Amino acid sequence: MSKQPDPTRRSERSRQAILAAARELVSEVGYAKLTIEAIAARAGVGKQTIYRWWPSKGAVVFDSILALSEPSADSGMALPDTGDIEADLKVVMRATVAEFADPAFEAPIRALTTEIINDPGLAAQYREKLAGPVDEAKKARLRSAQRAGQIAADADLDLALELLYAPLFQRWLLRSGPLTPEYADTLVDLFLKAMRPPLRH
Amino acid sequence: MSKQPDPTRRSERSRQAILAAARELVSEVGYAKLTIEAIAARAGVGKQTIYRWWPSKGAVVFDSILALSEPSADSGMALPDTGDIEADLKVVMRATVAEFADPAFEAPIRALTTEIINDPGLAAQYREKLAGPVDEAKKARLRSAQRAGQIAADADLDLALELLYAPLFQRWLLRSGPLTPEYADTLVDLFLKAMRPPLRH
Amino acid sequence: MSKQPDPTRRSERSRQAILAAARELVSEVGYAKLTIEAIAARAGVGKQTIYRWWPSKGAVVFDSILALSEPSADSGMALPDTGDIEADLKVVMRATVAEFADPAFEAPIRALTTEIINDPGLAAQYREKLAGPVDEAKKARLRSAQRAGQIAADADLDLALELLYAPLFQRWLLRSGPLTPEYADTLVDLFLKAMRPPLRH
Amino acid sequence: MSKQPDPTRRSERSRQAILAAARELVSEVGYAKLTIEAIAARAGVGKQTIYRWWPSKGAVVFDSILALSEPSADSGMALPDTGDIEADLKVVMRATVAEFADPAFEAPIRALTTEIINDPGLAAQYREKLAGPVDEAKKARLRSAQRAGQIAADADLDLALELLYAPLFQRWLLRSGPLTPEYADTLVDLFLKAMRPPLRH
DNA sequence: CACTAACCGAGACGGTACGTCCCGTCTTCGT
DNA sequence: ACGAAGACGGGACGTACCGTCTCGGTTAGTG
Repeated sequence: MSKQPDPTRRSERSRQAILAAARELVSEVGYAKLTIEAIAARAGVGKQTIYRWWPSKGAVVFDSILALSEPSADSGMALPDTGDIEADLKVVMRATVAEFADPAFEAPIRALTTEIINDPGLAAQYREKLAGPVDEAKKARLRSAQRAGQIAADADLDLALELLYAPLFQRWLLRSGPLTPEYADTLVDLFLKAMRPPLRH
Repeated sequence: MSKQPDPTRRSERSRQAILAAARELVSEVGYAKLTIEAIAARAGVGKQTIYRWWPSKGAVVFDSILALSEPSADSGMALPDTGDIEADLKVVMRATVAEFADPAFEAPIRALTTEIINDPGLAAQYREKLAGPVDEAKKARLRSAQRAGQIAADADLDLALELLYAPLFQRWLLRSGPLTPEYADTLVDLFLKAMRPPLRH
Repeated sequence: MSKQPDPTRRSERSRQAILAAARELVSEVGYAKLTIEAIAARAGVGKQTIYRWWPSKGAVVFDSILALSEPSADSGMALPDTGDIEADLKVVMRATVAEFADPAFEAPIRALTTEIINDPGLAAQYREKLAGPVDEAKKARLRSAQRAGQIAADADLDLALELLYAPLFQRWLLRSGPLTPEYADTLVDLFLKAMRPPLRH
Repeated sequence: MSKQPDPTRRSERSRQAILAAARELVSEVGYAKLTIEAIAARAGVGKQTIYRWWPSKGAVVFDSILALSEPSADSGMALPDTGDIEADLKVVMRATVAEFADPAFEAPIRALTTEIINDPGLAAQYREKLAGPVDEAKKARLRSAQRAGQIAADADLDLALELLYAPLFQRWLLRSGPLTPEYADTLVDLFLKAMRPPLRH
């Protein structure tokens, strides 16, 4: 029977200030050195106001990143579909490479990933709120390619996404190699070779 | 000009006690709640003895895992080579799946990965000391398959390893799906399809 | 521009617990072995609560002794005045001798003195808060004696107090000789001889 | 049956270096912040060499001050005796005032006093080695004055020294007033008044 | 239109851990 | 064998944050 705060009373001004402060501080000092006290101070907010609405530091950071992505999530979120799956995937993969190289994205995403690894709850939220919609858009494009006979009709699309993106993600996460547009292209080529439909005689 | 301790005077007894304590505590309380003080107390050691030889909590944990792997690293570290690359890879991949499922391995590896993500220095050490030897063994097996004409002779083997392992690693790291022997097999199948040498007429 | 804590929010309960713990611990282990950590633990208080309100160990001990004296300071604080300055001073000096011999007083006062010697700031506080009122009372009695023609009318009373008390204080502080009632009497006799008014014809 | 070090093997060079380092450091950082490690480092000596020959920090500092006084202690150590006790004492007292005002003397003496207060063993050593000879010289001068009928023949000379010096010492120790040549003179005047022999008719 | 309940900023509180300093002991090596 | 060097187990330091807990002071919505 614990006391739940009343969301209708919540100060939107404070919420925005907290998320903005969290975003800034993650970029400035990194996730590990980020503290609730610093967020509260930067946001001009009492600590209690943070503890009232978020259960953990990770949750705040997660929301702060989520808040960035939401506006674009409302809009279409569809991948290009020119009919040429290879060209379309290369465009998308090269864009992903560019995103990972952008320092403004890198710090928060790395922070978020760190937290997700050790918090299954956040991981679930991540898949639902952030990865989910994006993955759906990607799978929609692959389904279109299946219909066009460009990739195997019976392919497991979740697995397909892993095959395509996991090498890129791992190389970035562990810094185990350079992320270049050529690398993106090569991954697409290998992916298509693996997913190619069986030959008809 | 800074003062470095003299490694020849180092107490091997203390070193072992610290690494053992770190290993135990990571399993017991998890990496995030692991503290230097707890390691020192468990090891019966002064905190300064830890700070003297390791720059960070991450470095201690890294060494504690490294110490586990070293004995086996001395021995052969060769993968099975029956001539059947598909069968051999499936054995290895299934073993990897099993390893990731073992809670005794999972906790420290997850801890290590967390640390590696945010510490490029540790990441480099990881690649050199832990991943390196293993990857070399795997690439040796793939080279053997190249000689046997089972995979493309001009394939980039680092990339090949990423294609084969990254999906598995990512699924485990982000808990984005079940790790089963069948999954391991499927990855091998897709991998071989992608790496297959071009047909000669 | 530095951040001061707000005294109105101060916890009186904690303040009392800290002063009591400090008093007890000085008696138990002595001033040199007294630690802030032990005071905090005994008082059931966070260390920060001590550091927030006191600048040093010495200041805490000082306050803990001050707190003891304050209640009596409110009351009269007047010395006996029977008209016989010799008898009155001997009573007071013998009382001082007895006080110095009481182990319950000795430890904290010795601690306090140690700290005062090396901290001019504390020394000033000591004179204002502790020694000051007592000295005033003593000087009041001497002034009465001046009016009665028992000691020189033009005598410097601060100097007079030094002449009377310093030998006693020094013998106690340096343990350079026994503190007996007879010693007290002798000091009064010498003091009166030195302060006697000049003879009239 | 603990192992005693053999004094014949003792390195005089190290002993001197340690005492010099202690003297310097007391002046530089004060007694409270003085550490054995700093003394050892400054002296270019192992810590064990200090622990082998001295039981405590206080003992080292005591010896370091003692070493300064010893050369002069060997020589005469007699006070001036012009036959005029008042003039002679004023010279000596004014010299003491000047000594206390000298910062080079002040720091170590204050440190020494601090230690003596809390260590009865050191106090005894102090009286024997340092204060003793000086006091003897002073008492010799007073005895001469007794013979000359300038002070009471039956006066307790230890008490006399306290009466004369304690006010000065206390004022310096507690910083309770200015130390001036006039103050020294006044003390001598009062002292002589108190010690004056009884009138003969 | 007062009343009152909630959120809010602020920040003191009991704690835990930090990374550092120094203690006094012990060990190694060089002279 | 002593001395320099310094690693060791240990204890305390003073600081940074944790998450909880009052404090007034707004700020709604209700009676």
